[in-house]
Formats: sequence, structure tokens, C-alpha cells
Amino acid sequence: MLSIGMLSKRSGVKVPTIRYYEEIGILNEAERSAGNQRRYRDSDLERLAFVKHARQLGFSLDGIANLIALQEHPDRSCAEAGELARAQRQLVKDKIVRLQRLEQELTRISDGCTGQGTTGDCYVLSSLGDHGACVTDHE
Amino acid sequence: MLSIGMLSKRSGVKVPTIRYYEEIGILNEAERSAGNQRRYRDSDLERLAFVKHARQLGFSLDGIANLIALQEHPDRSCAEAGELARAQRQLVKDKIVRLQRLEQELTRISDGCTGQGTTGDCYVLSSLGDHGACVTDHE
DNA sequence: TCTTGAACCTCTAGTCACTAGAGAGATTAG
DNA sequence: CTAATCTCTCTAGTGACTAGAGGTTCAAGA
Repeated sequence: MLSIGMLSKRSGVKVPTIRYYEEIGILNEAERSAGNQRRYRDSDLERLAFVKHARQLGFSLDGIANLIALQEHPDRSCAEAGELARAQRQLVKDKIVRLQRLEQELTRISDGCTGQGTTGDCYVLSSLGDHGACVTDHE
Repeated sequence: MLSIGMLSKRSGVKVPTIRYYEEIGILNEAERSAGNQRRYRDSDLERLAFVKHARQLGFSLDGIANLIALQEHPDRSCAEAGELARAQRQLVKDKIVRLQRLEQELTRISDGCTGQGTTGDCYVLSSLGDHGACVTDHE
């Protein structure tokens, strides 16, 4: 049995975060020692690794809760899990497109600034004030 | 003089958000009518357009507060504003790289799922549990 | 067995950038 | 003057944690 500190060390997830995950139902309530401290087994470590990896891949805790629910019914079709993954991928793709437009604007804006003048006629500041000058449709 | 509702309509920034911006000092405290309602002038509309645009470009409200401070000293060098814009651009670039790695992983994971099997041996679920299977370094 | 210090417990509050809602007062058009 | 709309302040909620206070338990060494 692992203490919460050991679980934290092995999983790379911070102690308060583990308690938070328990609180919101992402982790099952841990067993307790005689003195009321949490005790974990290897299956908890696996679950936590799953959660951590899914978080790194950008899933929300809500989405992760759905994935966990699927995991707990090993006889159900896995089509749903595939759907969740594809939806997540689409979210990421959309975000990339938006950020690329942003980068284009920020490049345009930064490149207009030589750093020689004063803020009174600063290209950066006036560009920020005038969305009409933008070349893309960053919302 | 504009009411907060008119300012909201013209700027596209919601009424509670305008009040919030005042509260945290992004907007100056508005003048008030005899009945204690906020009244704005065109300069407030300009400031709000600036804030909105900078937000759309991903600046934090903190960063925007810095930009506004620069704006209010039209005699100072604009190099600092250029620096802020370039730093913002770098943040966006980094974020794009990270998201591209994510997308690659999510593609790999989704493509492994045909939707035919059961969750018991689902490629999506096992991939999420096993970071070692990843082909990129998404943190 | 006792002691010490690290690790653990719960609880509250803070982060960022808002959003939602309650209940009361102000303004404006007809 | 009235009705409808707008505005006011205040509190609380969002997501995914993080920080800190104040108290308890554990494990290792003497």
C-alpha cells in the first residue's frame, strides 16, 4: 500500500491534486489507515497515470470521467472512446488554426516596431487599438 | 455620454465584463449620472476597443495593463511595447508547437480505433494509459 | 519506549477572466 | 404617470488546480 506522498512521487501528480481528483470523483475514495491517512494500491497508480496522460493530451477532467466510465465496462463497444478521441483531436486542430492566425498578426505587429520611436506613435500600440488593420480573421 | 449598455453594444464587450474591467483597474472609474449610473465618453470606447483587441490576440489582462501604462506615457520609448508584443508572439509560437505534437498523438490514437471491438481491448483507452507508446514529447 | 521531524489530515481562500442571478433603484418612451 | 427596460451592487460559480493555517499521524533512530 502506498501513502499519498509515494503515489505522488511515482505518478508525478502533486499531492493536493490527487486529493482534488478524489473530491471530484475522478479517483475512487482511497482506503484509510488506522490514523485516517489515505492508502493506495497499484491499480490507483494506473488510474492516475491514465488521468495524467489524458490531461497532457488536452482532455478535460469531464472528458476523462467519460473515458473512465467506458473503461469500467470492458464489454461495451469501444466506438465511443474513438469518438471522444477524434473530438479531442478536432478541438486541438481548431485551436492550432486560431493560434496560427494570431501568430501572423503578432508577427506583423512586432515587425512594425523598430524600438526607435516613442510610444506616442508606436506601431504596436496603434495596431492593438485598431482591429481593422489586421490581415486575418482572428475572431 | 454613453450608458454602459450603449458602450457594450458599440464595443462588443458585455456589460458585466466592462464593470469587471473597471473593478480591476483596466478601465478608469466611470463618471456617474445623478442616479449613480455609469456614463462614458468616446475615449472610453477607444480604450475598450484596445483591450478587446489585445485580448483577442491572447494578451493577459496583466499584460494589457502594462501596455496601457505605456500608452499613457507618449514620450517614453516604444521599445518596451515591441518587447511585450514579441514575448506574446513567442508564447503563441510555443503553444502551437505543443498543440501540433498533441495532434500527432491524438491522430495516432484515434486511427488505431476501428470501433469494432469492445472497450476491454480498446486501443484508445490503452494508449491513454501508456505514455510510453507516444511518439512525441508532449511534455 | 520515547522523541523528533517529516508527512499527512481538513478546511478555507486564492488564481484568471469572466458569467449568472437576486433584488432594488434609475431612466426613457408613450 | 406608468410600464418596460436598463442599471445598480452583491454574492457565488466556472475549471483545474495551488497555497496556507492549524492540527494529527507515522516511521526511524536513540
